[in-house]
Amino acid sequence: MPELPEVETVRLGLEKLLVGHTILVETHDTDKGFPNSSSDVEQFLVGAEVIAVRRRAKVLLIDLNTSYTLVIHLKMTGQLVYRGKESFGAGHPNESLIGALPDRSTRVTFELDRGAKLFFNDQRKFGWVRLLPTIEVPNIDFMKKVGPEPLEDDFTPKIFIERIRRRANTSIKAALLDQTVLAGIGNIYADESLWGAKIHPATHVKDVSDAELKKLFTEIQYVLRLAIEKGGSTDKNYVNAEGKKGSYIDFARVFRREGLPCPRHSDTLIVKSKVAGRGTHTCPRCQTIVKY
DNA sequence: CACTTGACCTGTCCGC
DNA sequence: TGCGGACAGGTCAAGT
Repeated sequence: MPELPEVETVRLGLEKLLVGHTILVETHDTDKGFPNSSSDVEQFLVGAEVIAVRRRAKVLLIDLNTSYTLVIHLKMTGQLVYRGKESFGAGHPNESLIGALPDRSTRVTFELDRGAKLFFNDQRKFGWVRLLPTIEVPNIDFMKKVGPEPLEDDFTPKIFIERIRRRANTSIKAALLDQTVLAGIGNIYADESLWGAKIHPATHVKDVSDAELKKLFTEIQYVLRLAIEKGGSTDKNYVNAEGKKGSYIDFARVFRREGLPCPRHSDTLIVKSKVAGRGTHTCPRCQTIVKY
């Protein structure tokens, strides 16, 4: 659920809300979600000021003025929600949308100056928070092997095609989900971009032409940019830094639209199947498996 | 090495 | 109504 557009939406919100705040207290329910030693927390987190909020792939990076960084992965059901005086005000237009926090999914609470708080919620407990020296962030295993950012200027169709061809004998969907090929695509945007490029997700990479991959590159960028513009996709859990849902799902062409008409063919219904071990949505008319 | 599957978790939904 | 099982899907470890 949190894929690149969702994490980027959280980042944009936290950049506005969190930078300049000082972290006063940190509490967490178990060490699983936040396994750092308490001495590190006391020394490099408590009293630290947030100076920047970055993103790499689906990972959030909250930089502190102690040269340490909070590294956060939301996985499937993670949320990072900020609550300040501006969030609570009586009569606030979004007051009714904002549930009371902490709730039973809250794993980590950061108490900030000016009466604000930051909550890390995670229903399924797959997500995690780590405190690392900023300079070591690029050296963690995930960062060393993760592929290029799909929306950066230096990511070109040529680079995309070269990298994805390394996965010649797997399905194109499995290759898109492989974070070492490119960063940030998950189940929603894999299905959406493959529909856009009219490629069936089960097609082996070796059976997809360069022209089709080039089209897929364009569709990936289009879908990711549109999703960021819409504040991401909320299927169930995802909310942004203010606790609000994203609206991309209202614009989705295939994802979670099984039984509904394909936007290209009003007489053909979207079907759901399983590809690369994931629920997969396709139009049986415009997406067919072709072998050369 | 390339590739696939299972584990990690909890809440929800579906069929009996 | 209650209950068991399938399902949701990001990443890593273990398996083929």
